[in-house]
Amino acid sequence: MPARRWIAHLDMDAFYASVELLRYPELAGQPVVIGGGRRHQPVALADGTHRFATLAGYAGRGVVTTATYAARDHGVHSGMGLMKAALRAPQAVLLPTDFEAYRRYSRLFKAAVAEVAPLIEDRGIDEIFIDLTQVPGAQDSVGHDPTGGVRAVAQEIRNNVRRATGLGCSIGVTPNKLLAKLASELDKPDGLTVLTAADLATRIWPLPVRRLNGIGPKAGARLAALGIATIGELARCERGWLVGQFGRAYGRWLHEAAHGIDDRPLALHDEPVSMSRETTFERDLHAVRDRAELTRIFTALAEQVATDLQRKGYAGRTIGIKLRFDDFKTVTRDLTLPAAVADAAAIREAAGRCLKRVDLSRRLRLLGVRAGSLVRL
DNA sequence: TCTGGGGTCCTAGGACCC
DNA sequence: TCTGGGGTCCTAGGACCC
Repeated sequence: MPARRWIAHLDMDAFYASVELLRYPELAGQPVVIGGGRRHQPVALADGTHRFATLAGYAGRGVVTTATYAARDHGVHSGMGLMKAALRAPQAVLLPTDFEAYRRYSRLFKAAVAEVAPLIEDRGIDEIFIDLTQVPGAQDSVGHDPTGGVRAVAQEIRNNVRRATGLGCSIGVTPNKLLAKLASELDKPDGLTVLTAADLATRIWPLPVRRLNGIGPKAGARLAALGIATIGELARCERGWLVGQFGRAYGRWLHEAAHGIDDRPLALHDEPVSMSRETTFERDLHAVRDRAELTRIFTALAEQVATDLQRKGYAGRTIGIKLRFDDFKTVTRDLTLPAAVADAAAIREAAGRCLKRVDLSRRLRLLGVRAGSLVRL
């Protein structure tokens, strides 16, 4: 009898906020929002506690990176502008992001998982896919439940993560990545959901189409306009009709996804495709009137990209820039060089040539520099 | 949802080559 | 010189994800 394929998706619960709570336990249960710049550093008081900034009166262009569940109860969610979040939860504590700390905990939780199940696909700082198929015990039945063994393995992973980090996570275990990603969200936070193909109609089909990884705002709106709200409604659409509406590749994918079909293997080793740095200005800048400041920022971005490349041992043959204007229109320009480069001067020079190809009459709100077509040094 | 920063992948046209 | 077809690279934009 062939082994049943078991893929887990593990998602850390409110990751950044939870890391901050380890540092500031007095904030437990309170609405806390992570985001914005450096200016909101807590101040340590003589009695060992801290004075925190709150959202009230926030002025700037920052967005919410993460919010605790208490803050989410006020309608605050990630991606929301901090100005808007301040209107909804002015009393919420505002903390600056500390990626250094989050990366440290990220390494810790991934190592804790690897002790139980070493086949891991990295999906960023706070989530991973794990292949449980060959993990000892995963194929065992418990009583009459054929999923009992894999459930125990997933529980062991959760215990290990908590022991190593003090943090909670949610896990979905299913036959493939697409369903696992969906399943990990079904019982958040601190959830463990195991689904088989037999659960598709009852557990997956009632969900809105937007929950499928790969259906974003645009496709979601188009489906809504066609009267398709749930994954089950999508599953009832004919494949040929979806292809007619959405094109060959995406139409086929929509049909398969709605039926829970996904054969993608885990990407166990991934090479970076590009590295970039970008920044949104505190106020919009004009190419002529703010020339000196723009030049300084542009050069600094090129230097940061060069530092990132060198630190990780890569060089890029395609150098590009990204500009966002005050009307939010975004343009990119890039240039492929005869040979890959990793030094700041070469990147700055190529990026400068890209910049010459852009009409700069509007004011800018964002500038970015990118290196692509990477090669290992 | 007046909207940060770091990514990936796809599409499509034109250049260029065989 | 023309026509035809296919393949790859380059560039720009867009959708989507964390």
